[in-house]
Amino acid sequence: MMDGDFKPLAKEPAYLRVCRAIEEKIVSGELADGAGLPTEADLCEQFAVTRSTVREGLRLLEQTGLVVRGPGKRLFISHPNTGEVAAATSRGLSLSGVRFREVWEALATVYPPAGRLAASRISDESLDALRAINAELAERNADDSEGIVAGAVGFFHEIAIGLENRVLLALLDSLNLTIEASLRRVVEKAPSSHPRIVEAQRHIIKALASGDADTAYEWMRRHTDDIARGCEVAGLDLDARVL
Amino acid sequence: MMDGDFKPLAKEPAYLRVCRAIEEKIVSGELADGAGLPTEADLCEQFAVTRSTVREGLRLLEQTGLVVRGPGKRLFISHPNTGEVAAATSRGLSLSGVRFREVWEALATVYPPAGRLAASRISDESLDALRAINAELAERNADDSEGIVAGAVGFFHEIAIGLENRVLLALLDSLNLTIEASLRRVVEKAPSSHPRIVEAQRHIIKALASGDADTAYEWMRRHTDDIARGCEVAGLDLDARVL
DNA sequence: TTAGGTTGCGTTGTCCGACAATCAGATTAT
DNA sequence: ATAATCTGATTGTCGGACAACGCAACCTAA
Repeated sequence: MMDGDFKPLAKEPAYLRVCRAIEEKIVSGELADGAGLPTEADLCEQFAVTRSTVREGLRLLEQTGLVVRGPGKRLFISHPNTGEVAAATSRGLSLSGVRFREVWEALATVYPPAGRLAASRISDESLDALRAINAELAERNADDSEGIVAGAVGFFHEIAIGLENRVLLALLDSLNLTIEASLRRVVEKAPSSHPRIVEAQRHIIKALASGDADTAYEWMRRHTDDIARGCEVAGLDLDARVL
Repeated sequence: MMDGDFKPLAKEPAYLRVCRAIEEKIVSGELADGAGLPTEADLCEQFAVTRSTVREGLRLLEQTGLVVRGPGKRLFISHPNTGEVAAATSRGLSLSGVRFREVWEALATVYPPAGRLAASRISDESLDALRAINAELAERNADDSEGIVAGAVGFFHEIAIGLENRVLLALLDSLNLTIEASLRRVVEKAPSSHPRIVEAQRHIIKALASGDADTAYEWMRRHTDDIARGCEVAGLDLDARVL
């Protein structure tokens, strides 16, 4: 029976090695952002595998956002910006079947402290952007649920930007995208939340403008609580999947 | 000039359609968690494409964590993917060249409120896990920086689990992975932080066990502040890239 | 000369067929 | 019954082939 059994020798499939090899070059900066990837035929030659194998490896990278499909065909390197990272995160979350309760709770947990932090550093440009969002939202018709959702999420997004912290931006934005799906369901069934959202945003903006961290925290808390409560008003089961 | 220009007609590649079709069946629950995926040959037949195309689509799914490779070969459905999601997020963050300041600030912003929330719901199992981590960390030698980092990050991770909220878990875990790289640099240069970390963990555990939200919040705040301060003690430039 | 269309080439998307390695279950020998 | 073995099914990889499409250079007509 064929003795001489050595270690398993980590025989990972070739398409995985291709994926990791390219990923490694991207992470190490050897392949600059925006540069075009070699053609599939080139990669075949370099890795000494067939095109099918190279392509499977490329598909893996594609999903992570490290490479993107150009307008034409060729693949380009893309150091994922926070937006793409956030999108990947939120997609994973929604696919895992999270429930409304989890989304609202996350919102209420992280945004009030974020508001407090924002009060100490938000720029005038961000404040103007927030005011613009608020003004536009105030003009919306109560039955324009899509617009209301966009205004509410856009407000959160702009605050995340105002923190001038890419780590927090990535975390909050992935939460924002997740919220978007949930919030749509709520706003459709509870249009009455519209004026409350507008008012809360006004108070938050005012607090941020005057650098009043505690007030910003407090109104952000009311705001997030209010959104969560809208779920009950809308008659949605908090334990239902957002999907 | 060939008139009659209709809509773009969304001609997305077949391997993408395969990916989405399977993804759809997974999220809709039609393919239950833990179940085995049909064989590639079956999928070929169902989608009326060749195996190469099916395989490319499967690779896309593979990276998202929606399907995993069993010990053997066959692919299995897997819903809980917060780990994969978090890994992708943190890798994206490190690629974008975040700085120590951003990481510590994110830590100090989100974990104290997470601690407050945890005090109201953490399970006895999670508490035991936290105590085990703390005990093990206390035994570590001061020069075992790798072990200290593992203990510190593991503590945060266990608290994230204790929140019983997958959205927060995904957010906090991606932060945890990002912290890990930063913390390693700090602990190596500032071994004096070891006993302080152990002590803070003890206080946090005690507060969580007694359901004292405010104390949990306060000690978590001290803990995160302390870690951030370690950066200065270690002589690291807060504005240096973590990478 | 320049605007506009045409032509080729390179690259990607998809298909086909084939084979070795390997895992799982059925079969056989002890 | 248990262990060793065989067999079929399934995946990983290969090689080649072709159509569709983008891009760029080229050519033609005003």
